[in-house]
Amino acid sequence: MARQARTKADRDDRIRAIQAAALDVFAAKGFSAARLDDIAAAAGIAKGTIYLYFKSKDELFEAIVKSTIGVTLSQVEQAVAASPAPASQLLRLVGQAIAGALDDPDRKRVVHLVLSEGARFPAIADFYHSEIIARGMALVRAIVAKGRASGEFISDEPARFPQLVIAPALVAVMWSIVFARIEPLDAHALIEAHFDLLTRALTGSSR
Amino acid sequence: MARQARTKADRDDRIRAIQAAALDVFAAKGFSAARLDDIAAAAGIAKGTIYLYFKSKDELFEAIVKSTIGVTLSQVEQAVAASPAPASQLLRLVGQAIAGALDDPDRKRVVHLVLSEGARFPAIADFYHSEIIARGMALVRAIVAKGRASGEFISDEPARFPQLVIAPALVAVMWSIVFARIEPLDAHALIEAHFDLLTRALTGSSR
Amino acid sequence: MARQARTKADRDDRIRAIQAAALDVFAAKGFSAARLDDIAAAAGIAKGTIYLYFKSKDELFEAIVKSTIGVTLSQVEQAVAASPAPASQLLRLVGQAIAGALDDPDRKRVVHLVLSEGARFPAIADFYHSEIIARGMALVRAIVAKGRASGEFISDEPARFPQLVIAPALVAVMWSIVFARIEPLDAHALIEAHFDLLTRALTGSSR
Amino acid sequence: MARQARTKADRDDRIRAIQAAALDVFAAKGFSAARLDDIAAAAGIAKGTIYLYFKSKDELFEAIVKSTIGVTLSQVEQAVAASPAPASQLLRLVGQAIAGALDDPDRKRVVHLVLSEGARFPAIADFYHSEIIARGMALVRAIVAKGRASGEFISDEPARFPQLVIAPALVAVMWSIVFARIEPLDAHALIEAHFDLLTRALTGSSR
DNA sequence: CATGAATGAGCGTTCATTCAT
DNA sequence: TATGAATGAACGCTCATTCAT
Repeated sequence: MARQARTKADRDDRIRAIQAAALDVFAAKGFSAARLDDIAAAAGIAKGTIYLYFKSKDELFEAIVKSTIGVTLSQVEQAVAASPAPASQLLRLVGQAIAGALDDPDRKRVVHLVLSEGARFPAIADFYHSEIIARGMALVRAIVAKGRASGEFISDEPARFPQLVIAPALVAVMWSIVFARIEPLDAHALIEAHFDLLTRALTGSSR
Repeated sequence: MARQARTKADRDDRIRAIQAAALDVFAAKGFSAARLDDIAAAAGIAKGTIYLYFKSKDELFEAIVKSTIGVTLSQVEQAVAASPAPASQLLRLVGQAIAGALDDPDRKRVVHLVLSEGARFPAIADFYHSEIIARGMALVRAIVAKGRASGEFISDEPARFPQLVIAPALVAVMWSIVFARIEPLDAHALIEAHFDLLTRALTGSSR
Repeated sequence: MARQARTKADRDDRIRAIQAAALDVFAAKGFSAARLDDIAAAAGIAKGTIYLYFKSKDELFEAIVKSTIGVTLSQVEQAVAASPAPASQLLRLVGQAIAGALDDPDRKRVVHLVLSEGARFPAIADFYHSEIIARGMALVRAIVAKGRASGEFISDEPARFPQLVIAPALVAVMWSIVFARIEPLDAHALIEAHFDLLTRALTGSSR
Repeated sequence: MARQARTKADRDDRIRAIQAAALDVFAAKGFSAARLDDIAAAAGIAKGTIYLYFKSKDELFEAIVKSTIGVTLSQVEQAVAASPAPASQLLRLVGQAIAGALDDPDRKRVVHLVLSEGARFPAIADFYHSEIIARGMALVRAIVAKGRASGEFISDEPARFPQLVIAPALVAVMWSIVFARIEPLDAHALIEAHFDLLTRALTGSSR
């Protein structure tokens, strides 16, 4: 029998362990094909124990997504707000934050799961949209507005379509999960090349 | 009893009907949660009939992906090879082809399925990589080489990372399936904006 | 399309072909696990064609048993009735008839099927009992009665239990199907040894 | 919900209950036609529970055969080894052991199943041959050798074909399952008559 | 709190039988 | 008559969830 979780901290540890195991299994098999037996085994607990912490497989899945977001975004938001740097630098900062986040394999898995299963989990799509997408888009728009105001940026496509800024990061995630086996991809170099292009397009510089 | 498929043409019709129904169900539920009962019902046939045309659920899934590719790419390849237009126009041609292809909801669903389930279906990932990805990347590289040779392009990021060219299309697909309900996205405008940026970045023009 | 059976003789040929194929498959798989697809394939016809000649799988099975009995028994009955030989010779004659019959692999298979499946096919058990068992037992009893009347036999166990006379033949059948792979058995030698013993036991001879 | 099997003993009870139920159903329907639903119902448990104790229907079947052998044979082996009785008495001892064993309807069913399905279950045929057949044959041969050495036996057919000694027991089993409904058979009397004949044949006595 | 045995609805696949051609 | 496509009821096996211990 696994050690009992008596204190709040024990309880949180246990929840984290289950979620970590579940993320492994969900990422490997997809939500539907993932088996609670495997999750329990990976977490080193009995299957029934999962139900002491999560009402159902669905809820476990949603909890994973919600708790694997991390604090990255607010850090970037603050950095951008505080920085006197030119807008193109701020944009690159966002890019670096994303690239950095995606070095964490768990975050990659979560993004892949959200995009793969999100259509069947409205709660997850809603959550991800409001916590990540909408905030990221607002951030991009703020930076572009700043660049436009200062005359640094000669156009505003990324304000109308902030998705353009993070699109390569998405591609990097999906590629790493689906095609890396066939043809590896250097995500950092990809993202750097993207911001090089983006900067040139937005500032009109010819270098 | 559904009309019997006696001729080769009947047979192909039946196969198409099953695949169409299956694509609906796979797209709605994901591979694993899709039920053959539902596919049969959607196709208006009995469950056993599916097995007259496909050996297994897996094979049905793979057949769908392989047959939903269409001929789009070779048309574009020929157009690009034949055209005397500047490289930036050719790049935009590729973009329009992609945008056009994604107007077909079935193609969108297939792309989403490939990216969602590809990790569990090596055959599908391999097929998609060799038939679509690799060819698309070669096409982009050829265009960039032409643009570089003529002096039209001032850099070659998209030759090193052709993924950058199609990244927004991918985002459009995933967005339409996962987030469109929350916040619609004009895929054509997105892709147009992308190629505007890309053209400016590559040609160094300031317009 | 297989040639059509227009005449009565054609029809009988077709029936025989189906039964021969069915016996192969039933013997290999058992009644329940035998597939009509396999039988049809083995007979070189389409599955539906079987139903033109037999109402159901059950009926096909019963027909096989009923038609694979052959005429062996009545020949032996006549030979025994006509022969002036001593009873022990007649008994041995029965033994040789049995041994000869079991050289035909089809007869062996039928015996095995009757004993394996007979409990689930009362019609088959009834038929086999009345056509083979009861007649064989009557034959044995008649021979023993003759041997007793003439003073040749000193006891009448085989009259009370005619099963004792054919028991080794049965064992030979089951052995050849179940254990021959592991340890072969010479059925003819076995049966000869049996009748040697039997003769000695019944006649009291010490040779 | 059936009482949970927590201890090893509970577990063994449960296994025995499942095997007992399964033997009933296998014997009634044959392996292939037996349904796990029926077995579960007969055992008073849910279908899924069977799979907590057996990996598959095949394995359940093999387990039944392997565990229904019992210890009869080694008891007889010891009795024969220890006894100073004449060989004909020892042979009769073997006969009585067999007759006694077949008073147990479960053993009869298992023998019938082994002979009916053994050709499709090499593991079962192998097991049965090595655990029962080979040992029984060795036992018979040892007894005959003793009878020959002491001059008690005047011939050695049962050493060459030990199958002759147990053949009537086999017939009794098959008969009781296939034909008893039509014509009952006193297995004990049959076997006694057999050993009377056998003794007379082997010892040359005229009584 | 933790366990893991038990459940039973569900699913992919099969196959005897039917029927349109 | 012959075909083989179509059917749909099973069946073996799985697994999310429950619950006795």
